[in-house]
Amino acid sequence: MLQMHSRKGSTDVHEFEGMFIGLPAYFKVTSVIGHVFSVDFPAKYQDWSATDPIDLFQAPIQKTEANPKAHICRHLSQEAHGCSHLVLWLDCDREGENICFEVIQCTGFQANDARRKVHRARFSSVTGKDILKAMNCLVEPNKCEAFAVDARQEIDLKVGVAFTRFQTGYFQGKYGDLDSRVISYGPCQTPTLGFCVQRYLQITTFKPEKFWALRPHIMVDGYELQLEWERHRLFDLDVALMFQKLVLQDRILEVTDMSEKQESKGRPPGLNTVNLLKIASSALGFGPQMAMQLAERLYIQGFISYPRTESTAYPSSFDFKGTLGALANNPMWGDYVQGLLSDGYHKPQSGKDAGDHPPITPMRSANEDMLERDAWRLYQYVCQHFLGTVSPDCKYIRTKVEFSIGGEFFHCIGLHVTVKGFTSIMPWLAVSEKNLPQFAKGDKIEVSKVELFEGQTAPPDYLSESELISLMEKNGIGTDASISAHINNICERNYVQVQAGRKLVPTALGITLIRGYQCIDPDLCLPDIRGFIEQQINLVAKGEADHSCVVQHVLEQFKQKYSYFVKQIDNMDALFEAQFSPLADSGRALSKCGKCLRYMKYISSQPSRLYCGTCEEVYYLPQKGTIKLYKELTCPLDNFELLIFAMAGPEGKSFPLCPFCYNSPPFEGIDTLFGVSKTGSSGKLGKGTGMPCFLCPHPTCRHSLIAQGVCACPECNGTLVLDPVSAPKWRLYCNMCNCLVLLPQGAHRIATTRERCPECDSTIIEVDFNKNTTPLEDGATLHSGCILCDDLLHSLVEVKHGKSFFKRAGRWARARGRGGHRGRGRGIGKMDPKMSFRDF
DNA sequence: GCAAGGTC
Repeated sequence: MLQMHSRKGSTDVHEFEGMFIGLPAYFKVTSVIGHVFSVDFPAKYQDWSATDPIDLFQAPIQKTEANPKAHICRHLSQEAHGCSHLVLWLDCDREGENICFEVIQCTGFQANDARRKVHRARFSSVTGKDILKAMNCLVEPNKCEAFAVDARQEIDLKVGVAFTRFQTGYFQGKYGDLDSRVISYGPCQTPTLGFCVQRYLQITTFKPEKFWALRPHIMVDGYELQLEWERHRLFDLDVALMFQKLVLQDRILEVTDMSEKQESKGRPPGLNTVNLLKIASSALGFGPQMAMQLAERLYIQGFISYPRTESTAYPSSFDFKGTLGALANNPMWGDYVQGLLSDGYHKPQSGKDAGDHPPITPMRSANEDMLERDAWRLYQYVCQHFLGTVSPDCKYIRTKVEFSIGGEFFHCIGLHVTVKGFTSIMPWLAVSEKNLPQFAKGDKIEVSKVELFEGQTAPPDYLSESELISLMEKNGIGTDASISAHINNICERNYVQVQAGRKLVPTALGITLIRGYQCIDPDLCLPDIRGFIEQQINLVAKGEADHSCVVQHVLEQFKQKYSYFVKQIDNMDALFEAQFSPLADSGRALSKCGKCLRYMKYISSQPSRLYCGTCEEVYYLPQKGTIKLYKELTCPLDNFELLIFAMAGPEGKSFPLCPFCYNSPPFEGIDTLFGVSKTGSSGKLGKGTGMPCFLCPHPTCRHSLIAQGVCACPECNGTLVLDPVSAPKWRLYCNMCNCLVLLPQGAHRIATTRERCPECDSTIIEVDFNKNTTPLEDGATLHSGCILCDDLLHSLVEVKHGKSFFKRAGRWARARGRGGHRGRGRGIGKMDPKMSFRDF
């Protein structure tokens, strides 16, 4: 029904009977989980090193299921089977409209099919009244709005990924202490960072100035009162001194005017997500990510309404009485609520109606013991805010008394609250009472002291998270649902750090990036960049421009910006050079390079990698773990010294790897054919599953694994590894003596066992044949045999017929029969280019 | 490994 998730975390189906367009009907109701599809590049463009980022601007894109494990598409297709009408109840915003068409696609409904009709329900809150109203005014889904989202997705993807890949490659390949795995760029995250850096630059370039202010003091009714100067402050000491002198010479103040004004402070409008996040950050100390998590949980538990909304206006159908009634017995606010119910609550201030969801309100009463501490604090705020919105405004009287002395004018202000209104439930917003003594026009009072206050202008503080959220909202950066994600993003990429008081302090990396954009193309980090994209796709949404024309037009502009950026990167690099250390000066010597045989340096800062200063090559390593030299062994494929990687955590698994193979896997496209794992049942080398024994040929796994002595060469006891030369003809190869061992072709899985061959004491391996790939007789599935003793294939085939090696009563026995045992090392030969191998 | 947008 909605793009919201049901409580159980599954897309349940509810079924019932009722009336639809005047006829009895059988209804089925189900849901999706946000977008069904997400957009990405085809596999061909996924390899960073093989794709020039500029090609991404013209690359095709494809939609794949956003959450393949949830099988939403299949679910929708199955449930839609046999249905004659499809009613779409997704959020009434642009993204919701786009999801409508994703659902249409999955269900197989056609837009213009008279027999299977598609309807769109427009509603902004889930109340019986609104739902019935929407059901009676069904419309068609808006293709233009959905196309606008398609356009945004394509532009965001291409621009973001192209810049990110280029920057990452360029700077990570040069500096050793950037401390971020990815140097990302995005039309939302980069302007967000831009705001933080802009404030930082204001602070660092700030020049403090001295100023002076006259502050006369008077004694009235035994109290000392300090008066404010009409000139506020002056930046010239001599002039300030002159005024001080004039005032001191006069010594007598005269009350020139008194005024009283009734003023009021309005109750707040309804609470939307952005305001909730701001309060959570500034008053409760929760970051946006955490605030959203807490709010989501409160929503799932039924304590508050849907927490992702832009609207601050309540729908006209909102049931205030019911909501107040739900809180009437609350131990914290029960009395206040009952007061509102009996004295009459106020209609809330009119706010912004974005047409999405009602403001965030309490749905159910809770007390402190029912919730965790942080959840309670957030819930408490939601309740207080809601009660504030239906409370009277705060009213107060503001008194201003004006004085003159020596030709200069001064004043003081008094405040007296007459109606506390909503501030009694939101006390932190209260107007503070300030009493003044009685004055009368024409009163003459002697000054007790005329202070010349010396102050200094101060820079603003770092941008607070709450200020940043305001700036993002004002500039249309992100949505209610994504603002927290963008802030989190720039923290995770190590561009900013959250410091005390939730202030965002940019790091050297964040500052250098923004300064770099500023000197090449300031547009890249200005908030207008998002505005530009929004403005362009608005044309699509309104049906004023063609979707693909707009996409092409915008991408063409960004492509030009990209080319210019690449051309000018030296200017940005000059800033990096001044701030960061080149790879050659980073890290400590760890292992030897297989090309130049000199030590490479291990750079531990993110992303951890090895750098060979002689070859000027970078070899990335697996992240988030520790890396050590592995027994001083070298990889037989490329002579690089092997390393052992241990994943983080006390029980972190470890595996050996070759830094060269890890970066350029020696095999390609054979993952479905051949994977090695001691315990894994899938036959593929799962990350962290089982104990791998041979080089992993999986091109995406990239774990170059080497035999751990379990397959020893019978000639010299060296380690056997998969031979790369002969791929796809699988052979084992000994790096010590160049022995070759033939392996059966078409194996689906090869794994070592704990068994030893009774003939030669070598490790027995198990070979798993997939029926579809095996060249052997039909029905051959799993066989075991010694790879060293005899012709392996014979063993394998004949195991099936019980003729060769076979397992009997748990031990291996030598087979009798055709061929028999042909001596140790048959099937092993010296590495010889002319050597012909048996064709399995 | 990359964007931003849904949502858990």
